[in-house]
Amino acid sequence: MKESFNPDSPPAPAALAAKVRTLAPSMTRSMQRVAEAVAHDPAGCAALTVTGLAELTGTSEATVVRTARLLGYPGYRDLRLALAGLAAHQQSGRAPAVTADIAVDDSIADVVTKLAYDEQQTLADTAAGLDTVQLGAAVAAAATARRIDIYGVGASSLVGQDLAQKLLRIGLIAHAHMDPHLAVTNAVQLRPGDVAIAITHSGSTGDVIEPLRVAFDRGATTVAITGRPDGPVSQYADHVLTTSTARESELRPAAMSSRTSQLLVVDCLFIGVAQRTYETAAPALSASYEALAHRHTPRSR
Amino acid sequence: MKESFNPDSPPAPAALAAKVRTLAPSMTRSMQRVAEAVAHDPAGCAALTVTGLAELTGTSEATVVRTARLLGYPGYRDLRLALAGLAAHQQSGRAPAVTADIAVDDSIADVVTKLAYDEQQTLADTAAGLDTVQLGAAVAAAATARRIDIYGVGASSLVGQDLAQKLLRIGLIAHAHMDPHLAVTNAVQLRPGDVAIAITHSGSTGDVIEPLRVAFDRGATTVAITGRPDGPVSQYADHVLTTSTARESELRPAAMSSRTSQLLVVDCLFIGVAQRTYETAAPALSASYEALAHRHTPRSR
DNA sequence: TCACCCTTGAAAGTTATTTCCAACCCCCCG
DNA sequence: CGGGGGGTTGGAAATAACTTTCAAGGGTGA
Repeated sequence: MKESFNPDSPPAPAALAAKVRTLAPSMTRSMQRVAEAVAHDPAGCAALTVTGLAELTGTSEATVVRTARLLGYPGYRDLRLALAGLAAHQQSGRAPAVTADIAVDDSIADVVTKLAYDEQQTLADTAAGLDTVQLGAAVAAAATARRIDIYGVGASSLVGQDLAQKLLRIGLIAHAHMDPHLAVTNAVQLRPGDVAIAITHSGSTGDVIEPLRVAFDRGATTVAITGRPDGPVSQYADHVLTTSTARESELRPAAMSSRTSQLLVVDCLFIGVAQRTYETAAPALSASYEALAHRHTPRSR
Repeated sequence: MKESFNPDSPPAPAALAAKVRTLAPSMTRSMQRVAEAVAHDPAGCAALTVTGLAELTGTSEATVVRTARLLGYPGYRDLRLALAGLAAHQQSGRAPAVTADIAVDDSIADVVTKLAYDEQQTLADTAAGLDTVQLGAAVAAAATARRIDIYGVGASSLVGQDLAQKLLRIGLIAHAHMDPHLAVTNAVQLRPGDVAIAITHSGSTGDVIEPLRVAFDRGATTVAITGRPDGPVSQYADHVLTTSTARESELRPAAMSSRTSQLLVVDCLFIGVAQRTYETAAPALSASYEALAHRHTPRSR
């Protein structure tokens, strides 16, 4: 995906709420109202005509259609159909008990429950929203890459390190760059056949975009892992992997759920690569286990 | 039969095939053809317009609409909507063999699904197994600590860094030590009122136990986050937080699920602390957001 | 402050659905 | 065996729904 601006070609089947959250920031005010209504009450909206939904949201038919388009459907008709499916779907699924936000006065037990639930939700959203074609392409590129450079700052830096650690373990040459300057310096060394991976939730982190741009210009295969597939970072990404944008609260910064989402994507990427390099990956993995063994003191049984 | 005849008021939700069988005898030949098509392939029919379905069944639009009426819907539009719901429903009913291990020849899509499921399972397990009393005690200690030192190596090091990053953000003095030697050196500085947190999945990582032991001896409050609460690390821990030990496979090393589990625990710890230091945490959080704002390039709308 | 571009809804245009109606077919009665 | 009669059918008109176009409004940066 180089210059294309359409987030995804196939209309999503069920990951609607996730998609709404992901795309919401790139929507105009009116469209956000429509998207919100749709996400809030899929079943109710499925019962409405274009005109009805337009009136409900205080917008026009045109805006409703535009929103449907943005969500990946050819028109409102198809969105409505998907909505009906979604409604039936969630009706069958039992009522989720924990929907409330985490509050300041929640008990510890509540925090654990809600947090675990939120994270699970984030995982489900991410899995549903992940474009497996893009992922497959990224995997293929990484599996045969001469070297893999990974860029991430702040919380995303840890995700990058995690990926680098694992790729190193299966014998690939991977490096997570935390210093933006060194990242750029190193990116210059890349060439076709190499892979550069940028991790940024916002999709607009300059310190991460810059090295990716350089890598892109040098002809390396570039991958962006971002929650904003429409952000600037995608400009320089051959493959864009979208992480989910979960609702955040005051106590639960976005970094928390984006990290979960990013880790899932990164893990999928890793396993994909491990599959494709199984011959070398498997022995490398067990070798690294053995190397660590003496670092563990005997168990007190 | 008059055009306005309506067999029953509530449009059936899902029992469509049954209704078709029940009503089939009372249908005319053409209508039976339509009903049969609908019952045979709900999903396919949902994708068709009146005209399309009429052509498919070799009948006319009028007949299709009549059939929809007979089945209890106001018109074809509504039948189609119900059909879409039904299709989604039975698609989800198709139980994905998600419990199976991730295999070398799994498709990318399978990997994503299975991995997300496994992670969700890990989260549920962790939440269920977490001792909220111990967690509460750890939170209380951390919230009032003069300084917080965190020890972790390997994959756990990233979790430690994550925790340190977040605690720093809300104005606490936290440091994640990655170098075992420096960790010990620093642990010597600890005293009562300080908190030391060791993160080790195996519970027997010497490089992590050693600094914790020192901290423990110095009188600091010590916390262990481990998957083996019976391991050596617990010896020197005032509070033990247990992470779950999910099944691992050849392609999915233990590090992956233990990391998920550790992160949940660490997040719970963080939110607990944030709750207890809300007065200072909230402003500190928003301040850190603003400080980063200029690092993001403007959005491409 | 002005020019520009993005956003928006009204209205026109297109497609889908529903209604109407005449032709047809089948069955039964004469 | 032939001629009604009632039910069945599809063509076509009418309506409703959806999509596209376009010009006015509003915000933003120079």
